[in-house]
Amino acid sequence: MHALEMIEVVDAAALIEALRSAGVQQGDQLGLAIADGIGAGFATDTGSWSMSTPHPVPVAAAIEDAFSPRWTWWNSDTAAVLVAGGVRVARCWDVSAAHRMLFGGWRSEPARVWAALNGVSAATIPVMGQLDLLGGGGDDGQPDRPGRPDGHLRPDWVAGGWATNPSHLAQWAATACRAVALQRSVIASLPDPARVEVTVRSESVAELLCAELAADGLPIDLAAADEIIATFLGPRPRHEQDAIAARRRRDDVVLSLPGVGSGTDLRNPAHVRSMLDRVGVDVPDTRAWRLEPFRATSEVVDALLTWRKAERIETTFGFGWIDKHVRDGRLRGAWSGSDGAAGRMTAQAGLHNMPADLRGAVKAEPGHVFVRADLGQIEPRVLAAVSGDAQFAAAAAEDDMYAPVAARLGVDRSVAKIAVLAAMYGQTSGAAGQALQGMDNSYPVAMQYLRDADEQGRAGNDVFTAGGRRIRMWDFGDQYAENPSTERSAMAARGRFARNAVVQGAAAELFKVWAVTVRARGGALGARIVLCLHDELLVHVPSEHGAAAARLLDDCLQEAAWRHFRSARHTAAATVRFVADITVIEKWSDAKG
DNA sequence: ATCGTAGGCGCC
DNA sequence: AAAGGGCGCCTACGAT
Repeated sequence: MHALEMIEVVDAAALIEALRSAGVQQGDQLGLAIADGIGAGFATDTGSWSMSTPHPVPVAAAIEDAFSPRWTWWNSDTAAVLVAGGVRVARCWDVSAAHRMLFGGWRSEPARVWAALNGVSAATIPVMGQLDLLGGGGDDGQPDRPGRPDGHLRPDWVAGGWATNPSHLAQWAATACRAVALQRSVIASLPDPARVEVTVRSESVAELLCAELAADGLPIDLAAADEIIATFLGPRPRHEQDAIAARRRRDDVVLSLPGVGSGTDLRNPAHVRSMLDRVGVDVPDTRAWRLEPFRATSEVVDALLTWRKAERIETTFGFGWIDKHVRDGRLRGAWSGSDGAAGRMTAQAGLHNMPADLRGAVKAEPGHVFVRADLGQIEPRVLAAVSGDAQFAAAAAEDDMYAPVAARLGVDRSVAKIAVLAAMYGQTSGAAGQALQGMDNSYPVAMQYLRDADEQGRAGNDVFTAGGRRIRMWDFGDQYAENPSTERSAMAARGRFARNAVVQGAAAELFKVWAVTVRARGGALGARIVLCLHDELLVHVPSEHGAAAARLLDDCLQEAAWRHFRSARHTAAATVRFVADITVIEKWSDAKG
């Protein structure tokens, strides 16, 4: 083991300086350890050091692990501070991310985490300024200790008291380490602890990746962006008056059509609906998919849908969007490692819902290329793996999984695809209904896996992804619960949600293992992930390493699949084939061809 | 003024 | 008989 230097205070600037002066490079493996749960010590192969300064961040100590020592912290705020300072550590245990996995839901601040680990209700978490005026025996512990006898953290510590002096910092760090120990004991009580712990680790590093994505941003060619936007809105307006005039011109195209009426507010769905009624188009709502059939026969509908498209660009993905989120040629937004539902990554600033039309503006910087890789048919393959359905897993041997499914069901490929998706989404109507019977006969194990999740969801019970994420059901479907007559709808909604979540969530887990593997292995090539899109990675890499990075992405996928599914209960899971479409490109829009 | 909801639409 | 999952972000609107 490495040399160990005890420290009392850890702060970002000093940490970064210390890491640099110790010769640590970005991506280096940092060997870390904790001594006696008090204070934090760390070292690298190149030397050890200590530090002390007044500006703290919630860096906890590190846990000792013979195979993979890693940083430990309460949440990714710490990672963000380190990344901002140019330091990227290899591994971490993110207490917040682990909490969301083990307990479900989205909220995971220290007070909530600590309460859960101590078996006390989050509803009783004390708040700042709450005084026990009635003298009812409120024992809030000792001011110089973060924990209270009742299992809660002291609110003054949570609100910033942890950072007031070196002793508090050390205790706060030690408390994070204690939280990890408690989380690991929770994990140890689960059916497959090794599996869950591995997932917690990849989910933790995914948070680290999120901090890096937020800092790095997505390369954007500003001129190209303006050009594309202009095809919808006209040239970039010079002033506010310009913008207003352009907007009026767009509105007038629709408003001047016969029967529309200049008083119609195109941005008010109720107005639009009655206007459509006047021109002979009777629809329950004005969604695009509902209006599309009328497009060929109604000039008004056609103009309205064209207007809607431009309006979407104007309001959400237009010049204002570029101006707000692009700096130094990079589009930046906040990232979250897992949503509150099934655990997919989320991103703000439009990074996850940028219209396909604008992808031509996503352009590699000079001397660089993108390597884009998207997983093929990830959800059915994951279903095969997590359910252990040998027949379904065998279908995954093909590049196109739907072909053998179609052959087995005796239906067209398009019907087979609909049937598979319908089973995973909980849809049983229409054309899918027929083929679903065939699915039940041909792939009973996979279908039973989905049915089990559905039944648990209907009953209001939590379900779990293969990696061990708890999917909370109790706060889902409330919108129906008020009315007893819609309880059936609520149950059905929970069933569909649960059915989909066990697949979508497991896919998200595999995706993140893949992503963090690419992150770990890509450093030597100068490869940086710049976008994660549920089943797609966009990697920015020096041009001369494009081909090598493409190979790396596939290698990492195979490694990720092996890591994630090797300990599965069913041997079938380990044999499921995962495929990625990988291309080296200069613009994101070059991808599909 | 600020907030939450609904309708709507973008992506997977 | 019918029953499609997730997210972010925009506008209008009603409630506070």
